[in-house]
Amino acid sequence: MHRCGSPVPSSLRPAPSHGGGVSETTFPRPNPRTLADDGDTLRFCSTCAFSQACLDEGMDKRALMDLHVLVQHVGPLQPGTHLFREGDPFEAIAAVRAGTVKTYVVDPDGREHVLGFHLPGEVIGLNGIDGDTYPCNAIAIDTVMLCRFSFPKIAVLATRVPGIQKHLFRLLSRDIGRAALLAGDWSADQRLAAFLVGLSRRLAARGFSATRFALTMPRTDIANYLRLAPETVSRVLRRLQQEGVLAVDRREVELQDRARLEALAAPVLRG
Amino acid sequence: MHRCGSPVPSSLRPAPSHGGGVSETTFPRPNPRTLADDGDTLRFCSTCAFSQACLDEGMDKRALMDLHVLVQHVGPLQPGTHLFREGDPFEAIAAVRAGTVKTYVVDPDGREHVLGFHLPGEVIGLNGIDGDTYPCNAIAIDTVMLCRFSFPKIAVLATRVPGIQKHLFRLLSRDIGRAALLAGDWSADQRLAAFLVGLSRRLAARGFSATRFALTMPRTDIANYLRLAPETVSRVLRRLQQEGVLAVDRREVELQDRARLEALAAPVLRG
DNA sequence: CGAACACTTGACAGCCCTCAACGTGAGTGG
DNA sequence: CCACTCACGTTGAGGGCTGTCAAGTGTTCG
Repeated sequence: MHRCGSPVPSSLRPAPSHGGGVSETTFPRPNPRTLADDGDTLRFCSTCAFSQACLDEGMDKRALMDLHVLVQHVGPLQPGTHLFREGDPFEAIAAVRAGTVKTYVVDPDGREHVLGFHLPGEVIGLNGIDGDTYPCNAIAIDTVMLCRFSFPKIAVLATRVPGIQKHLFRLLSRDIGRAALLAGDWSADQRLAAFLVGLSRRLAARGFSATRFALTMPRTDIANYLRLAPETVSRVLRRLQQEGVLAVDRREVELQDRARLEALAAPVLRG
Repeated sequence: MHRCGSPVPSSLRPAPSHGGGVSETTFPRPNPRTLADDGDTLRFCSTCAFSQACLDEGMDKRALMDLHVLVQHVGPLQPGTHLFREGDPFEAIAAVRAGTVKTYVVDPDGREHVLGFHLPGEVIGLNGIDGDTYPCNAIAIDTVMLCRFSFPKIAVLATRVPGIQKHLFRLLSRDIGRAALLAGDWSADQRLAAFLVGLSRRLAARGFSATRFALTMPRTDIANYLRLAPETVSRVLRRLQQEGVLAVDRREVELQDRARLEALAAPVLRG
């Protein structure tokens, strides 16, 4: 339960703007190589968190071009790289394109509280909109690729494109519910089951196996996310394995009795 | 820790539209009497959660009129009245004008989880934006007055008035952070201290005494909000009283050693 | 006055945290 | 190739915080 942020200096803070004329610098500087790889304007980022918004709303070419110009591809970022730190000026949100991002805060006692793990297609930084600085840290757990959106700019775009506005509202609203999920007083088993089931669902929605996947984060991070001691995480995993619910080998997990896991997780995930 | 929603039938569900031609019916029908009491168009609701947005953005008369037409005054609602229930179609958000609103869910085991208490000036229903139904119940704890906003309509207005959009984004973002606050693994003392300090601050911001106020909700609700047993709430309050930190008489509270309370609450409230 | 309810108080137990030690795998340098 | 280091993970023993169960008190209201 004691875990501080990595002492990695990181390449996160302001960097001079490059060719595009952009000046946002909280996130690492966009990679010119990936900036130019968009062959197809209409499907430039099929895994993007906003692509569905575009399709849903029958977004016209002009609006899509606006969004296209707005996005900045960032990365690849090495594990341990901070995307932003608590107190950094809030300027942008970002969609994860590849890898896993961990958001966390460190309390006065030095204990780390993990707010969430963000998989490809998910958006980070939304909790920074209220206030002019990020209220938490964000760090790459493995190799991460991002789509960065200047928030002032996407907000302006949202006034012209209702589909964008609606999508932003939904993303924000969704995070409120997500934050409340694990807030309940659940048992260690329920919390761990909910974590695994949630992970499985999110991975499946992105085309990965729902029954066999790798945990990209160490046990300590899982523990700090679920408000458990790392030892408890270890013990619960062992017991679930003995009961034939799942198989664990280091960071590889296989869900064997999904029904039982779902039953455990149901109260937490609300059905 | 066992507490279900009141069996009160409530007057919440759809009602025929009245004179105004509005058809939103999830919230109780607006009271025609209070609908017409706005003598001053430019300051029709000084305690409204949106009034600051208007002032901040130098909103023009036209925009303010739009907001004025949009708002529906609801109430007074008697204690125990549901504003909406989980599963009701999402159509509107509302700002509390007077009284206290409790939002909660009931899990499969019948345990009630209180998501929050909402004081005058605060907004409820934001977590319903994602999805077409409310994900929780909302009930009046005491006599409640509301300003109701059709969400589709205020969303349209937000595209024309950037100040409204910005304000909505901030309200949503703020709720994400608020939901994460109590999610940590804090001691009963820390949680109760954070609850009292938070309440004190919010009341003070609305012109009430910061050191002496009434708890509008029963111990059970406080317990379900803080994820504690009612007995624990009782015990902690007694101990804090013995230590001279506060004085409690039924639902009346007086904060006597604010420094100590703030110190206890600091890790939870993040400074 | 009696019933219902909110709240309090006490005894006890259980879950999970803490502390400590050990095991394991990856990377490193000899 | 092997010893070493170090981070990560596992396992065991013990204890504390808080939930559960039970009973009692005080207040409100019919």
